Amino acid sequence: MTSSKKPDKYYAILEGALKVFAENGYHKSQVSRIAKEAGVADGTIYLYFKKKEDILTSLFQEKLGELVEKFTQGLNNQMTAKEALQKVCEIHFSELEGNIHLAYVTQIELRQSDLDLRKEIGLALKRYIVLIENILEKGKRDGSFRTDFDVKLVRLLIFGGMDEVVTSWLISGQKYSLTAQVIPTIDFFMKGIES
Amino acid sequence: MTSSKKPDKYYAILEGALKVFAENGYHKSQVSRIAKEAGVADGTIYLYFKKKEDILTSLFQEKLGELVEKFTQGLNNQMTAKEALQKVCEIHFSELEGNIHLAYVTQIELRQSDLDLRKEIGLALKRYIVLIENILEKGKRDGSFRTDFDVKLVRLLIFGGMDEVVTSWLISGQKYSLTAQVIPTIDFFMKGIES
Amino acid sequence: MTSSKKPDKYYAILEGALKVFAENGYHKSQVSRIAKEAGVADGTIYLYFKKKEDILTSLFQEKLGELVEKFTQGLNNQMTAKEALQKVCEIHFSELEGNIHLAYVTQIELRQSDLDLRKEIGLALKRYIVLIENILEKGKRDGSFRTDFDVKLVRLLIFGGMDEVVTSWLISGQKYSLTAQVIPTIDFFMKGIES
Amino acid sequence: MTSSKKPDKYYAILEGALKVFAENGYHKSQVSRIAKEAGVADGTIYLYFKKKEDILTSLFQEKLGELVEKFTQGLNNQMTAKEALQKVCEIHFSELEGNIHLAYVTQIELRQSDLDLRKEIGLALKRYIVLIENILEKGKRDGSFRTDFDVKLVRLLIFGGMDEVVTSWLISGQKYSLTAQVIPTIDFFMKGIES
DNA sequence: GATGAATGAGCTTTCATTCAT
DNA sequence: AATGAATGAAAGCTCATTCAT
Repeated sequence: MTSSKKPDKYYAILEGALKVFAENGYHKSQVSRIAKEAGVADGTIYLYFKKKEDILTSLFQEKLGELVEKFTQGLNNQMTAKEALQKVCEIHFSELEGNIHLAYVTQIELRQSDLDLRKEIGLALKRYIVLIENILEKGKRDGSFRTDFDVKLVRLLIFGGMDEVVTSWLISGQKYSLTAQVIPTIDFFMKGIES
Repeated sequence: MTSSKKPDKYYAILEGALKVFAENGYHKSQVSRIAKEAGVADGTIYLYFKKKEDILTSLFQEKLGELVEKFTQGLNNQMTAKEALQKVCEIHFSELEGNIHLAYVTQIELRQSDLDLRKEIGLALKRYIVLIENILEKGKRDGSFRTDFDVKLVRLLIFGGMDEVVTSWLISGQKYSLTAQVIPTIDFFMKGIES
Repeated sequence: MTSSKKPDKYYAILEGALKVFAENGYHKSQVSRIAKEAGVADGTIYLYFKKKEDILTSLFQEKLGELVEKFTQGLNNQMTAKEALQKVCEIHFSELEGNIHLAYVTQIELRQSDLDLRKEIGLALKRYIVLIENILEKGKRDGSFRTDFDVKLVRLLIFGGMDEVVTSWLISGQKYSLTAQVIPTIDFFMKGIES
Repeated sequence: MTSSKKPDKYYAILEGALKVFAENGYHKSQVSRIAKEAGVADGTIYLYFKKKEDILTSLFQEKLGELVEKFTQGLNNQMTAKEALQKVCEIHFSELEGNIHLAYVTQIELRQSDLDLRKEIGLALKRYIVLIENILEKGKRDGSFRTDFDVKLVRLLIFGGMDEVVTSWLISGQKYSLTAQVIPTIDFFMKGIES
């Protein structure tokens, strides 16, 4: 049972792009390099993607889709809001730690885009953001979270914090365990730093 | 008594670049456009900068230097750690809110760089990061902050959170006040979300 | 049955380059001029040649190859050494007299190159030089030539002499017949000037 | 008693150019490099030379003038024609062997010029060529040389032969003694190769 | 659908030359 | 006369995209 509606070459190109982008960065990656990596002709790329930039955005949307699916699978209603938040952070960190190419692309290459692309990315991230919002609101409702914070602001602070931790780990050369940061990160989100 | 050692044209080019980068993004900005904006000949750029990328990094370092100076001026030892942290957030948000070109360049264009450049940027950011670290450590010492959190992790979470808030505000089209987010942001950093 | 392994465009570009180089000189010939002359796009040049200089060296090697083939066809073992030498001079002079573009490129443009390129050219000339050496050695063996001269020196003196005669004829504006110089030239090589 | 009518800087620039041209070749030598080598400002060059090419031709003419003077000094009427020819070859080889920078410029860089410049060089070489012609004619008159050769052709063959020997020695990396070639060279010119 | 040769617009960078001081 | 900062034209080369096969 396969759920993929797109032809194999579509995914082959995306996987090639993932590798090439991760190695060279978006702007330094030639379409012909991606084609070679994917085992197709240069022209074939343009049967599946309108322009080079489309490869980048499609890559992101596919990968994000996979991630969101993993988040959805990883969460369930029995969990407390805190547990859910921790699960989200766990998946976020471990998925990127386990797929270094993907980490490069999401943390570095995907930022190499102009404002329009950034907006599109923001749109694609929406589902993930909403997921965090839902957790925050659930926590508010069941009394495990404070009720006097702005959900939209805090979801940015939480996402931004995690994002920075991943980027910093990546740039440092992955010298330490990223997943080991899950517990202290959630601890900060829950209690802050005030004594 | 002027502290600027560099010739006027150096700064003219940087200002031109700031505007052009903000409008078009780094990769879509031609050197000749920057030259025209700065009121110099194309070749003149190369008397002051080795290559195009150098304009971007120099721009960043100059602007960051100005910011750090503003942080330094804005802080004093009478402040509590919390007040200092709030001041940092205030300056961070208000400076970028007050200089939309700079905001574009720092939040969008500067990310358009490969890993090596990102490392260089990380290095330049060090002074700002250290400033946040110092505040955290001061808070730990004087008892106003908890002592059981990792300074290096929390500084990333704080910086990343603020950074994401700025980027989100920018991408949204600056539809709301960025400085209005200072108090709730600091509130989150201090108390977290746990009830 | 065609012996040419290279695509037509390869030769079209070389012929275009031959014309453009002869008219303007190597350094004053733009790649785009050559492309137009060859009836291809600028970029096509770079599918067949790595860089501009490669066009010059390839041109030289192709043309020299043709020349050497003509030398080989023109010579046979029945000839005396003197007849062979005369034949070489005849072909050398007549080929260049009959192809003024080629003459310009070999005598003028090809010298417009730095030491490294000159070495490469020297290497390519090797086959021609060897051919002269073989004639000299044959003459020594069969007794028609003296045996007390240095083959390697004399081949330089002979080649240099012919080369200078061609260049001089070219610079003078081809006001006289180059092939008419064959007999007196060979006469000098054979007998010298001593009475 | 100084015979130089030109200011010191004129010669300083020429000496700088000699060094820089020899090291990098004409086309790869920047005017600013020559200025620095000569210890003058870039603009100063243009007080003494109209354009870059003028430096090359002036250099050649000055140096050739010195050479011709040396030839004139080295020759005297007591010499036989053969002795004179040998002296010319001796000076030609030894001067270039003793001044490697000059050798590079005359044998390699000076050839890097278009047809117009080549004509000008030919004109400047005239005095040297005439000198060889005079020797040939003297030999014809006094009976030491044959009378049935064309002076204009033979002077080319002699000059071209010597020139090629020098270039070959230079390109080979000066691995052997150039002056050691004087005797066998003259021997070839006098007797040819016929047994 | 697939190919890959061909295209040609586009841009950074160099450097000979100028000219205000 | 001397300077050297400034100029800006010029061109080699790349590479995303097309299209005939």
